Amino acid sequence: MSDDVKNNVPNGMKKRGRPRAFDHAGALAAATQVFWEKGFEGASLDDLTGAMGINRPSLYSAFGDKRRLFIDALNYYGTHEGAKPMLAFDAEPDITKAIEAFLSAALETQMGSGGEAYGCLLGTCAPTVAARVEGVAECLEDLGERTRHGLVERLDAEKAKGSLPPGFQSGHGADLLLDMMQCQAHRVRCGQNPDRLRAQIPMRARAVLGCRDAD
Amino acid sequence: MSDDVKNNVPNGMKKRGRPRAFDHAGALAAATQVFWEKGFEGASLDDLTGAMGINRPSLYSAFGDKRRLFIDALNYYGTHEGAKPMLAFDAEPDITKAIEAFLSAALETQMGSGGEAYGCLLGTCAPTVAARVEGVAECLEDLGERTRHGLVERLDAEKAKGSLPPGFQSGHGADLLLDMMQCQAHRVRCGQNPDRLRAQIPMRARAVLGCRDAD
DNA sequence: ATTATTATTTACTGATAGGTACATAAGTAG
DNA sequence: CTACTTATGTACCTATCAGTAAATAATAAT
Repeated sequence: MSDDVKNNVPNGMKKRGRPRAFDHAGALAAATQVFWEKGFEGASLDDLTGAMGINRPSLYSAFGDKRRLFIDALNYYGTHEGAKPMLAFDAEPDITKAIEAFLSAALETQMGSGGEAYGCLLGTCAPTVAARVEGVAECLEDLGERTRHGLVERLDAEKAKGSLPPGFQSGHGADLLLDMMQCQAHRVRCGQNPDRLRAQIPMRARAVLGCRDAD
Repeated sequence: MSDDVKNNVPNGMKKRGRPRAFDHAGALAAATQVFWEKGFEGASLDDLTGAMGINRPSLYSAFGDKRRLFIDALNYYGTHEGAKPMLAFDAEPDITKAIEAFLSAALETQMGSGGEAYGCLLGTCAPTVAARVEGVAECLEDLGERTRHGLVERLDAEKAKGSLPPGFQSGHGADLLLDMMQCQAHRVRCGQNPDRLRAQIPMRARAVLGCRDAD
């Protein structure tokens, strides 16, 4: 048996064959960016391979095909950029501020790191093809439900704590908050000035907190 | 120069040349439906001409090209299906019921006439290409602003009438209502059960009515 | 060193995309 | 009638689409 020391894998099974020359996660991040900007049909294989820095056969062997790469990109987005609002929400102990932080973080993400203003991959690009590209609707449902669950849990806990009224409807509040995030993305992608959105966040947070039983 | 007799027809103006063999508005309606279902890039010329019942040269001579046809379709949608929520809003004298009627009419439209559930052409398909297809962003801005203006006017009138509190912020309320319509479209297109959306309408109407100054 | 396995590169495939040339048909104008 | 104008149908254009075959390169196993 040959010396495994040079591969830093003493006993384990080192992969056979030629090693991959590109970073899988990095390539996926680049593809996600392209889909975010151009949508599923608008992103060509040349756009994708160009941004990912790989050739077509590498893309196909690593990701399957365009459809599966798109699904991977949705999940990648959902666990990176798309997860930031939830992180901001969890980090804020005051529920009102948490909701505002959720919307603020969403807006920052939607504006991109350099003013690109692509909105939300999950909110705009994916739904356009949800009914025609297999797996997209399920993926959206899954990612949305996950965030919703986190919101509902927190809202219920606040209710138990007494910082929200007993008649507060956590499910409706969570839905409304998710919708408000989605709407920001829509407006941002349509070119609306983010300052206007930013200014409305406190009022919208109050609208979410007003989700209680009718009297 | 020849006299006006050339273009002056005794009994009504008749166009010269072979008359058009298809209905312009009907063809545009068919194209709108295709774009609504498939988006801009997802709708091929074959899809479009097939649904419109015409050949390519007829499409190009009547509508210019795919891009201009898409813009025409956005405006057509905005003044037909897309105008229904506003009509329902205007027809209802009670402001609370008007807001609920607005959202209900939007939901019906988004569900299509036969359960297609394409959401909203303006809310989902158009924004995907807003930054890349010339004229789309302007068209969206224009159509949105028109609806918003109608909402704000009514809300201001209600405020003057006393059926809304003096601190009510009509602009924010209108924005929130438009956003809620857009969110319904998003959820519908993603395959969500419309009954759940229908059930939330009263609560959301109350959220809109709660857009007043903070205390 | 030889073999097996996997990744990369180049070049290519058939299909389809959006758009158009051209001949013909159908009307008006004189 | 002939001339002119506009629309239609067929057939075609070039560019690009998503996807792949085949040769080569780089690693591990023997």
